[in-house]
Amino acid sequence: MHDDLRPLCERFLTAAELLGRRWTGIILRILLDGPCRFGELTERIGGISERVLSERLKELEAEGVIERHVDPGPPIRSEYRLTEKGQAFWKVFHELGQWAEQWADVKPAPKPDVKPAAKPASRDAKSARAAPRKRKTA
Amino acid sequence: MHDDLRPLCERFLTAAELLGRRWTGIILRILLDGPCRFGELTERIGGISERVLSERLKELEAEGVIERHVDPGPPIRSEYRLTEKGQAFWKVFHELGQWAEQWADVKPAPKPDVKPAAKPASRDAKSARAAPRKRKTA
DNA sequence: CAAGTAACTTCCTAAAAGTAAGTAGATGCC
DNA sequence: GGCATCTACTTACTTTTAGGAAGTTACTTG
Repeated sequence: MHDDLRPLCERFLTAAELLGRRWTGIILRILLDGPCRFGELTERIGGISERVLSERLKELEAEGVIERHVDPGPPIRSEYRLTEKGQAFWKVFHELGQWAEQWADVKPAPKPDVKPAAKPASRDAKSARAAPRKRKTA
Repeated sequence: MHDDLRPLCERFLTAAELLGRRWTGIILRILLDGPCRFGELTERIGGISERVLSERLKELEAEGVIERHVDPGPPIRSEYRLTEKGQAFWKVFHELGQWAEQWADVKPAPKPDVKPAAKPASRDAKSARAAPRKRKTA
């Protein structure tokens, strides 16, 4: 099908877990546009709590993906920026952006046979799931 | 810096949220290797609970990224496979794999001035964080 | 010196994820 | 025929993680 992405190895799992934590993707995406301060990140992300932002930033720093710089110019500000390791995510986000442009949120697929009106209840949700083996064998 | 990924738009957020849920990345990555049944997924993912796997699969199905097929050949099995929308994630995972190969889990960066032995405590953790503005002005 | 700001942290509640056991249909074994 | 087994989930309950709001520290400004 597409044969150059086989290794479901530990490294990949690490990467997937990193991106699999809520907000990390958006944080990295914003930092790819350039360094950003705490408050600025809070605003630009929109919806994240300061508690969690602080947590995520510390995690990302511990993982060596971002760095924290304190600029002591009298107004004193701290800012977060990507390390080389973080910058290397660029391509991932580029491809994710491409995917998003083509597929995100628009109608499920070019050949939808289910009506794309209501997203949930893709199969009764309640009834047909626990007992899907309806076949009475004949 | 790299200028073709500006739109931090809604579509991108959708995509980031999709990948930002725990396990979705790994699930999609496995399905990129081909269709898979429930139990098989449980095993190959390793560590996910059936409750959450079931939940994730339903979410992904509702988002049109995967499809569920029930094969009623007497041993009866259901299998999950990517839709076209899901297949389109291939490039994202390819890049993520590349990143992982080069950066994941190996030493933080080519220029570490902090000893790379212990990951946590990147700055005392407790003491220096709440009061980072140490400058006595003069 | 009171008020304001930036960057966090602490506390307390709400929403996910983990654990384990249960359900439902179809066999297989004796 | 009855019981154990398998697959694919669901339900009930606990733990972890996220959210909301207010507090803290070091300054700056009026």
